[in-house]
Amino acid sequence: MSSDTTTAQEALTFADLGLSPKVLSAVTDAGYTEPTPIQAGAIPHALLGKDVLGIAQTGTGKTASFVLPMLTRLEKGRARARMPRTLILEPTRELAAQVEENFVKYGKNHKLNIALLIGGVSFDEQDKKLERGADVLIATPGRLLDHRERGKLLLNGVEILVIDEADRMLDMGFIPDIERICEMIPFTRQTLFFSATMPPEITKLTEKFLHAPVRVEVSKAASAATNITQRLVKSGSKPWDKRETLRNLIRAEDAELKNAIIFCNRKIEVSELFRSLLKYDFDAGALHGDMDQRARMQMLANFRDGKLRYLVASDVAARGLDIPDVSHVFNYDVPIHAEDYVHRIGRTGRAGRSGKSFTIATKSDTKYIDAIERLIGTKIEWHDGDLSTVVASEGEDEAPRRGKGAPRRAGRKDDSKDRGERKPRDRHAKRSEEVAPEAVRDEQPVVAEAAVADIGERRARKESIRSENTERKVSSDRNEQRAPERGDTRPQRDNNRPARHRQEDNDGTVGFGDDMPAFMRIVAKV
DNA sequence: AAAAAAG
Repeated sequence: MSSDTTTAQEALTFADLGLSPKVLSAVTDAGYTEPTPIQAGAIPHALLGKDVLGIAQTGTGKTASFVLPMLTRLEKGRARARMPRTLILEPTRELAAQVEENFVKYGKNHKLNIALLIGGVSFDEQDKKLERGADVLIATPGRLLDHRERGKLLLNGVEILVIDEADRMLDMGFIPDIERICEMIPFTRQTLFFSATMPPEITKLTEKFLHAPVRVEVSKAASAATNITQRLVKSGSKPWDKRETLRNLIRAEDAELKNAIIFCNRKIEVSELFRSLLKYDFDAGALHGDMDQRARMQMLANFRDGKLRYLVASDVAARGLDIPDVSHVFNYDVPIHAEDYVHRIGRTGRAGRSGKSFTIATKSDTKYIDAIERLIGTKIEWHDGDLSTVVASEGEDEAPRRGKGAPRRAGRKDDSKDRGERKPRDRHAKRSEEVAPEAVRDEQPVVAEAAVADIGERRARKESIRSENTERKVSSDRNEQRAPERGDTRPQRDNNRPARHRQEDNDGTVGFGDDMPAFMRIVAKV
């Protein structure tokens, strides 16, 4: 008992917080006895009806810190049609769905009507639930406003308002929507406000919409046990180089790797990398915001349940999603904004476990790496030599490095306008090693049957895939135009929706300012 | 150089 920093406070149990018996029994059934710091700090105040400003990372038990007191307070009274009693705003659909799951789990002894209003699914069922009278309304801002404009929703009966992940809402340009929504709700309400960081815009928002809030800040305590080993991994800059680097990395980590999220910067890369990994027999799923909503949910569920070992994702998965026990995070791309790096690697090393993160870096990434290292205040160690030792491919043109004798294309200017055709470069890549996405899907079952034992066998199979692929080329090109299917990971929406108002950063604050999450201070010792 | 959220 030397460096043990445990204090008497931590002996606190849920029973000490003032929660109702119904809620307590559900918490006990879920296997919890001791509240996390944010729960211990926020729940008593929330139960007294006070406004709460919670500053906490995800993975700190933040969701239960508002769900549990809300359930207790909801035991008195009942909802009227189209007039929800409580409203929880979430930045993404997945987060909203996750909060709903928490209400179901901890509200199992209650008879509450819960309505989830998110985009990507039909209005009908949501309308019915509103009509029936919702005790708990969980929503993303767009769909909520949509319902309101259609006259299906009155917000003047809301007693408790929760704004979750406020800093992320800011990043996503939701703040004007949030302000609009706040103004629709009577000021007699109780407001519970959560944010991982407190940039100036968020502080302004709290000053405007919170009344004498109790401030609960827990980043330090909650992340004290966090331990993430971070490494940079050099790679050539071509897609096939990076994919190969990633595969080698994954194989090398195999023994320690329980499951991993692989982050890409772009949706199209998520889709392409996902198919490539499937082709190489990795047990992968994909997640990005333009996928069909059912596919999104399905992928996430499968990954959570351990049916998928790898999840290739855009930054939709970088924050907030509760995916316990991720052993590894791979950054297939260096994130352009340093804050995103912090959120991505924060998907591992949660709840006191150790985690590993690898960031694949190419020569053109150095300035982003510099920015990340500046933000986290540490140099990140190179996994296997830095970029000066990378096999040169920068000066080379697009000819595939291993595709022996692949003839150079005559007209290689890429004239294919984004959507219809794949780029010529991809066809080259396909010939050497990669495969057109459609063909990958087609042949996936064939590949899956074979046992994957050794590299030699892989090589052999790769050969057969390659030839199979050329045969299939004609038909897969024809398939290019086909309507998207369920489970299709290709981006499906056009990004030509009117751009929403974006909050501009104008005060010169970089990154987290003074509010750098504590877990960033615990980095791999170099 | 991106992603996310309304249809």
